Amino acid sequence: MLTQNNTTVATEWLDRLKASGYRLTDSTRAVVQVVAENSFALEPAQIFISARQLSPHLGLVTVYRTLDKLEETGLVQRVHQLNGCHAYVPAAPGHQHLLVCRSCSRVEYFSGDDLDELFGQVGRERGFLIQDHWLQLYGLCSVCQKEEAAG
Amino acid sequence: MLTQNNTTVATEWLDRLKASGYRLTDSTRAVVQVVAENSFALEPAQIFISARQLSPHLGLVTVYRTLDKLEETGLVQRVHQLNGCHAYVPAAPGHQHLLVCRSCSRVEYFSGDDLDELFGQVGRERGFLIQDHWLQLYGLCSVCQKEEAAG
DNA sequence: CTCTTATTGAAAATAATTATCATTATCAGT
DNA sequence: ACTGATAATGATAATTATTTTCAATAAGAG
Repeated sequence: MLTQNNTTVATEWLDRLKASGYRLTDSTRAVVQVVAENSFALEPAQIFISARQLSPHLGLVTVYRTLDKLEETGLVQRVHQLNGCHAYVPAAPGHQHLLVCRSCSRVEYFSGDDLDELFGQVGRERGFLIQDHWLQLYGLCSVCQKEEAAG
Repeated sequence: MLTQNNTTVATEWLDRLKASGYRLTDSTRAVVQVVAENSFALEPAQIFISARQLSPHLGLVTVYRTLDKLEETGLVQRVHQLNGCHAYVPAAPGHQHLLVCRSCSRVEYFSGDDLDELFGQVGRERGFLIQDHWLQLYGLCSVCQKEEAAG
């Protein structure tokens, strides 16, 4: 019953989950539907509220479990914010970084390919072997800038 | 009784706290002593264990409260790690970024002054007003690289 | 030395996440 | 389609992390 509403991204995610050996259920489909088609950083409780409208018997526990699977499969990633680090967004394709709106938590992606070399250099200077990096920009998206100027 | 052991950094922190209107107590001094003189990312529970050796009646609640004050005053900052974002290190002077060892959680600092312009550019392209950014590099420090090669 | 009031620690309350477990439902192999 | 092994589910309980409450203490200005 969720099937007809599935858009391309959500069905892709479901295929990926299935390919990873997970079974697909209505609960899974509801959570995927909510997170995959979304450009805001969402916390488990928010996802729960939205997804339960698509699958009324859904439990919060299943949201946590599904997020684990999605993270495991590389389909979502955590967003680190000032008020905590428990929100999720669709994982950036390739190695991209996040732009997060402080007001509405909208997320956009950008690539910083040219940064890798710089970071490696920084590591070498300090005897560190750099394995990964983590970069986020915070600010106001265009929508919230207008709101702020108006209100 | 903690006074004789205080090194320069810790006393500086205490002065800063006092200047901000906070009263200084043995509990405060113990927490400051532990965190200020340290180059590893420490969680509240770890700080509690160490600091209680300096001030035996110290309660865990006071560690949380002191960390809040220290963060408020800009003396410590949070470290975001894969397993959570509840560890603290001395705040980087100026606007610096962190290099975190994944094995021992040792932290070093580096400045990326030249990055600000790049980030502003990224924001402009997407209509974002960039207000802040957050960058951490993860890897292995020199000590842990050797250990790994040996073990 | 005194007084005001910030700070403390113990205990309780809250919030967030994880484990337990009997039941249900997916889907591979007929 | 049918069946069986077993992954997934949701309710409940347990655990962990953090915050609140509150009476007692102690810092530090005057």
